Amino acid sequence: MAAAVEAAKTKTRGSGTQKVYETLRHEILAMELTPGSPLDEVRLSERFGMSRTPVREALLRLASDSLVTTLPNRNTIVSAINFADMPHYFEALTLMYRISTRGAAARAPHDRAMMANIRSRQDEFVAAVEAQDAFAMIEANREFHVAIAELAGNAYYTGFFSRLLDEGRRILRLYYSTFEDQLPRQYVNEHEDIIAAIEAGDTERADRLAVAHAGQIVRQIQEYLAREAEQARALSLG
Amino acid sequence: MAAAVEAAKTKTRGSGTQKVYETLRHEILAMELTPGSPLDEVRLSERFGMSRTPVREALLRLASDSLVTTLPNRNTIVSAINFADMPHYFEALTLMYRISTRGAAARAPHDRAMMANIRSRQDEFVAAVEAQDAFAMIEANREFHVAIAELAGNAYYTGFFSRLLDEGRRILRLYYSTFEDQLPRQYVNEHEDIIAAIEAGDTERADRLAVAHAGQIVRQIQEYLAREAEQARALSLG
DNA sequence: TGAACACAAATTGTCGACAACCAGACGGCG
DNA sequence: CGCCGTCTGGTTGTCGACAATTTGTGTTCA
Repeated sequence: MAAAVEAAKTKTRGSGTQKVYETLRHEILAMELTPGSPLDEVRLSERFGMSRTPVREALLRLASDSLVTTLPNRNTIVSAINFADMPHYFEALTLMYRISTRGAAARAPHDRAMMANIRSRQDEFVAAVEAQDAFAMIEANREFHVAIAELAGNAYYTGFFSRLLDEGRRILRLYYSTFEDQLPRQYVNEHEDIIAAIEAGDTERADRLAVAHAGQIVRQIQEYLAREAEQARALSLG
Repeated sequence: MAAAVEAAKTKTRGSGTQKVYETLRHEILAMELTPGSPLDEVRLSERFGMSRTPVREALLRLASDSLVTTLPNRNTIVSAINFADMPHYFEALTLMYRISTRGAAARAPHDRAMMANIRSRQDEFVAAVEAQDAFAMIEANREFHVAIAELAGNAYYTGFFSRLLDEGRRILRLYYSTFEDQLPRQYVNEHEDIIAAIEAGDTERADRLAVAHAGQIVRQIQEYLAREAEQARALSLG
């Protein structure tokens, strides 16, 4: 306890909220805090060695990201994963894959600097795959696609896309945890193809690859969900 | 001052933040608070007759809507209107017009109840036009298109679209204020055509009308901005 | 005259405390 | 036995005060 307080002492002024926000966000996205878990303000303030105020502000930010749900005058809980809206999610995700990849291909010839950024994100993804680190894979995958969106250059699309990718991280986390060993090298290859198409400025090919890539992911996750549902039903029938 | 306190007394518990949030949001969107205006926490708390805490939480929510910008350890100001990104904004807006209108046309035959909602929003828009109330027009226009997006049924699209429409409200406010008398009856007619296409379930026609409607608005605003820029330059050369 | 330093005013970030409110337990009544 | 009201424990919403930080001003020195 005293150590935590002293460690916090070194932190600069405005970073109390930031620290709590990032930590909780990480724990929620990594599914260390399962959906429905109660988040008690006083317990969190004790854990982080600070007052309730910065904790409260962090929870507000998480609520605006819809990562937690605030029950008025009661506690706040980790938001549930919305399985019912999954088809709509996939639809929106696919659209943003296409928009960002097309846009990036159109602008690649004019901005080589950002291509390097995309490539390094892909390198991180490859490293995560080789290290068999599911969380790092998801993180790098997100950064890879956000980098493509940033090259496309439309901040409104980038913001929406980022939000979508974050919302999907928990599902991906569930899904990735099912094949820790059987590595998704196919995603690596598809990423490489997308990079090549963007670099060549071939918008049509980039678009087709984005559709294929999105379809691939959507299919995998849907099959995973179907398996889960089947398993749950088998269990309930005992 | 005392009257304000007594009026606040009647309010229920959790509504302090809500009240500040809604009031400031309205004033910012109506351009009563011009971009760059400083928002002082203590002055706001005096004005609303409450402590700094609920004011602070309201400002946090406004910041996550990117309606205000928080300068760390300094004050927070009303966010500037991003004229540089305007083309990207129009691009995203046009896309969402199309997506939502198409989606609504596809689902209209299966959900007649929501058609009534769209129609009543249009009625409100007509009423606002006849009353020559610019703010009400913008509000009703937003609700009209959000209702269409809700009929389309994809919550992810609806959320993004709502946000876009809100971000554009201040520009529309500037633009609408230039023709308080010369009423945009054309928008009313275009809305009617869109309703008809949706009701008929004709996705292709709905899409074409959405493109035309978006193009119309974008063109009007761009011409307005060009006029403004020209005027500003003439003045500076004065 | 100009720059650098120190000081002062104002604003935010954080804290601990109190009151309102909800959930659940307990007991009384029909 | 079941339903309703009360009470209690615990959590949040709000408050006023303090401390840290920044901006701007004024002063001093080269």
